[in-house]
Amino acid sequence: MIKITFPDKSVKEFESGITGFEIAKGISSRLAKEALSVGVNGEIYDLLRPITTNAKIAVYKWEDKQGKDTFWHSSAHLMAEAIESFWPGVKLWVGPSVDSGFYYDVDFPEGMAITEKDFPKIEKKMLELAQKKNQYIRSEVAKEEALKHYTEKGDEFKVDLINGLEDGTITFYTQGDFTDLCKGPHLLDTGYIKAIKLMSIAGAYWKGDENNKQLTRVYGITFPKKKLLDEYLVMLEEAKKRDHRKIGKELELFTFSSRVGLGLPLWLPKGAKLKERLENFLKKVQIEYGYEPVITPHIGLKELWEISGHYAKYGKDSFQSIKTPAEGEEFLLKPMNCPHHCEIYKCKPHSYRDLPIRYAEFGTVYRYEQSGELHGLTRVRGFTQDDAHIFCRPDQLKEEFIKVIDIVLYIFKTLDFENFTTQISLRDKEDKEKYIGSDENWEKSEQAIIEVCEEKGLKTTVEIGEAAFYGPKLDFMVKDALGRSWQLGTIQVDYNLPERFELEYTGSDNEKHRPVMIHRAPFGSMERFIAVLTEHTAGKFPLWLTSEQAVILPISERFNDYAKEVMNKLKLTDVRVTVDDRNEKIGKKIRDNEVKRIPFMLIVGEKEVEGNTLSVRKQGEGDIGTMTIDEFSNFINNRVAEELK
RNA sequence: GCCGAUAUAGCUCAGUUGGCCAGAGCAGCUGAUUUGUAAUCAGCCGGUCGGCGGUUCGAAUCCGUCUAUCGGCUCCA
Repeated sequence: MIKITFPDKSVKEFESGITGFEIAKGISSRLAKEALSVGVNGEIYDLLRPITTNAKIAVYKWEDKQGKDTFWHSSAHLMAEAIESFWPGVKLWVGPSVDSGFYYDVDFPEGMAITEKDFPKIEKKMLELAQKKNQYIRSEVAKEEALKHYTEKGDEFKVDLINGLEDGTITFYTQGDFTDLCKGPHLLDTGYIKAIKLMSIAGAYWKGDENNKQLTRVYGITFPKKKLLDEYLVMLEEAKKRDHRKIGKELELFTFSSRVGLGLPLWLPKGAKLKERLENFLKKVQIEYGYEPVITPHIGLKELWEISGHYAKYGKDSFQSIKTPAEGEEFLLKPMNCPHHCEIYKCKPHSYRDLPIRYAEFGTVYRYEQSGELHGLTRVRGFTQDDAHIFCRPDQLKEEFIKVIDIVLYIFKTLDFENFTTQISLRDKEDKEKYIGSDENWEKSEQAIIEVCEEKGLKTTVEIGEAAFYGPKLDFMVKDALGRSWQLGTIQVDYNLPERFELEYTGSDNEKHRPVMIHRAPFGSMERFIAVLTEHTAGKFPLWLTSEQAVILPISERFNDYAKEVMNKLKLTDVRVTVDDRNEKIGKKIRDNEVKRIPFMLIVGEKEVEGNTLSVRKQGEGDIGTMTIDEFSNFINNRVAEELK
């Protein structure tokens, strides 16, 4: 007998070899019907895989991430089966589930290819196969046998996979006529899969290494009900409407020009005002936190980055140097502001009493991103960092780091970013060539970040090998409308640049000491932040931030003078307002300004002129009543104050 | 940079198997209308059909190439 512990902590005894399916059935027939896989001591099992030890179990359904993973992984096998039936001779690499759906990496033989035109026939075939309710059958295979099988088949991919596995852990899964090396788990049978949509084709390097052969990656998604697929497709359409590239165009925030160059955003007046307002917001916060503004040029001598180590690492994949008439003189466009700030620090001697020193600058930097990598405002070649460098004593590091976290959290709270995640990026100790600086300093900085996050109670994930080459970092990530994750705020601890630039301060012991440096950018980049904010708000920016808070709509041209009078009065009280004095009907003006997402519309006609009032209409909601000019002005300014609290 | 798809007016899109001067709606301009809570009417303007080269009597349409965009991969100081 074995002991099974349920999620509610209750314990029951079963015969050894009982399956998740039987346990679920014992609870209710409905649960058995909905169950997709079962968690056994943290591992995910097929429903029919015997459980032979005492275990904590959890039954996973579609609603659970693990359930979806099982569902989509089985779907990947189903797709592979369909693809193999049309293109015999294809070699399969891996087919995992992803956030929404699954993919399979496939190597098509020379001269064979799949296109999106093939999707309908593959989907149809998959549905046919699904309806056969073929069972997914697990079998354990000896390593030698597995190797032999795939060597004979000439499948170098699977041979490579198996070589990386230990004997005794190798399993195959078979459904219908299709067998694949796989550790599972899988659904009971293909019949669970009711709705199928192949999404796209992409190239993907084998093992993620760009020196390797490129395989064809086919993305798809499946559902246990047709209705769920329809809903998903509607959701995708909705998400597209929030795309910052689309809204940016509609609201005239920014544009690009192929003549100016790829990835170099041009801010239009409305976007520029928004960006400026956002910068002023942070400037104000930074003053409270003791930052001091500095301004540095957009270029610097090449030597500057040779000292920092950036040139050795990124020089040849970057914008190339700017030459001057002087022999041998070379400048680089600055890819970051740190070296300039280090030089500012060095302009005079510092006492331990001066520290921490916090230099802040909205610095525009240029990085030559690969062309295929550019993406709207989220990945560009020229962007403004809300950068600052904090030079502090080692004993101040923690406190300073915490203060930076507070700034980031304050910003996220003010802008309603609730669903952010935080990631600690550490170096990969196995791959020391990628990093500069001593082990001791790395240990110190990594430890500092981990401790601080613990103290602040941040829920973090730790990624090994994701650190910057000069130090570990803490990143704040937010998802865009389509669920793609973007890094916004970043905080980095750096012992290396102070070393390289020989930064010093005089301690209380009258000896020279090396300061620690914190790089930080709460927004990350203004461009990316505005992109993500645009998608987050669907272009309905908060009142304090938006360029036009209200627009006055005269009923007819007869009321244009009154409208202008109102506008001037409101402007005196810092309300950002314009007049729509076009010769159009009121319905048309309302519609146009609704589409422009102006938060408030102020309608003025006969009644308003007589009563010296405004009819206020809220964007997306409709008429909210009559106010005097003063009342409206207070209304707006109170709301702005509330938002910025 | 790599794989795949796409490229028609400022924007969103039609354009059948190659065949008359390449179309529509919105935006813009002109005029009429003077309007009460999501589109008033009429007229006009606007395009080397992404660039270049080829096939053809004839190319937006077929082929090649370059560029850009989109979806991924790799990368992201």
